[in-house]
Amino acid sequence: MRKIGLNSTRENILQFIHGFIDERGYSPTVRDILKGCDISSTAVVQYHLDVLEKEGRIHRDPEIFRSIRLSEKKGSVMVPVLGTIAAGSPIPVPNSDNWSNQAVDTLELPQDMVGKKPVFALKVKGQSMIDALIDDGDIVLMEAADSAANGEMVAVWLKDREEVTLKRFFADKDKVILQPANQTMKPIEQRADNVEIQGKVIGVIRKL
Amino acid sequence: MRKIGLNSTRENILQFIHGFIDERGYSPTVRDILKGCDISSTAVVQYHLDVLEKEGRIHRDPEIFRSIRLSEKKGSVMVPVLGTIAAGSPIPVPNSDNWSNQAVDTLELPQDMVGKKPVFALKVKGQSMIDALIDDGDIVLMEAADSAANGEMVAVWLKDREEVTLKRFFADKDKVILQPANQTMKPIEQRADNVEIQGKVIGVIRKL
DNA sequence: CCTTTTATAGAACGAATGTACCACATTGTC
DNA sequence: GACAATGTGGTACATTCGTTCTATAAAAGG
Repeated sequence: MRKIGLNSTRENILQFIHGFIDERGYSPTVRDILKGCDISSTAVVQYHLDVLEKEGRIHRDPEIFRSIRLSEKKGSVMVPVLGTIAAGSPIPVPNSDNWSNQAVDTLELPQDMVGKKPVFALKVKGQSMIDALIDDGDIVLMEAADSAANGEMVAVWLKDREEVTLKRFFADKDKVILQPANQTMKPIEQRADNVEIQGKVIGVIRKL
Repeated sequence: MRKIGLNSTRENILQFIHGFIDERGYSPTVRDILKGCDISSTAVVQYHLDVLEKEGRIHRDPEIFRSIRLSEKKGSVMVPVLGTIAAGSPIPVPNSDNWSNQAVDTLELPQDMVGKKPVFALKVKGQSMIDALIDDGDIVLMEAADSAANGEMVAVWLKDREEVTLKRFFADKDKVILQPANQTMKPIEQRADNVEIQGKVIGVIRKL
């Protein structure tokens, strides 16, 4: 396994801060983070903290020790964006608790958008999901699942095509009908053992 | 020069810490408390913090800045002990929110001992309540009230005697019967307009 | 009264810590 | 490739801040 892409350290720092506060009840110092994240310079920590604050994900008071506060408001949930989804690339289904570790980004959402169950998000790459009215750059909110009720929007892995798409799901005997959200497009019929449900889509977010 | 009774500063400090954390999201320093409570030496603050920690009302980590944590556990309620009650001294009935300000002590109680309504406590001075089976040093848990149902234990102010006692309350037409908890003692009959209910007793705590 | 406990002051030491500055590596873009 | 944007290292300064020491006053106990 690897750490694809970009800024794992920054997410790591955020994760560490969260854990530190959870454990100790107060914020870590720059040097606490340094040790906790295996960074070898306070400047690096300072740099990432600056970015995190500029992004509004933490708050600090200048020259006040241990003044870092996470901006996870009460009634809000932080949803980890685990990576990107595109046709041809299987979704890296998360395993329980180390989600936020590998998250490349984080979303803050009001509680009512997510249920009680753990939720993750994926950024859509390319127009491959366009038939489900999902454009490039959109973010799909997902809930891990390996089955679905009829009519639910799911991310399915088509074994023969080696492709992932978002479709509305209908079971029909030993077959499965995948209906694009776009009505002008025809549904796809698949054998049940050819489709593998990756998760239920519980929301789509488009930032403009 | 000033300050009436005993240790209002210590309670004041605790109150200040609570407010500070509430406002800023992190603990105050010794010098924050110094300024916030009009104390003129860090040693004084240090002294009171030591006591508070020894009493288990706060937690600190040595040599770590802003590491004060309040030990108000979830599911517990902090009940202010407003003062002492003794025959002859009227109860200082609290007005809403500035209770904890004038509190001389604080009790931590499990939630089920108190209802949803605000509750305060009084320390009993002397044996004047002995006929209600309440000894010197006991603590009575009270809920502010100006009326009571028959059979409830209340703190009543007898106007003519200028005296406060704890008795079981029974209304009888325009008269009121005050029955000591101790059955061997005779009930007192009073005219209704002579008694003034200060609060209902909802519990007694005896520390041995 | 005298002694002990509790509370308040003032000052200072030294460690903890936010911050700034500089150099360098990596990556992305045109 | 060249240049900018981004991420990493190293170091050092100036405060911030916990802690300790000593002295004095006020209250409590006997």
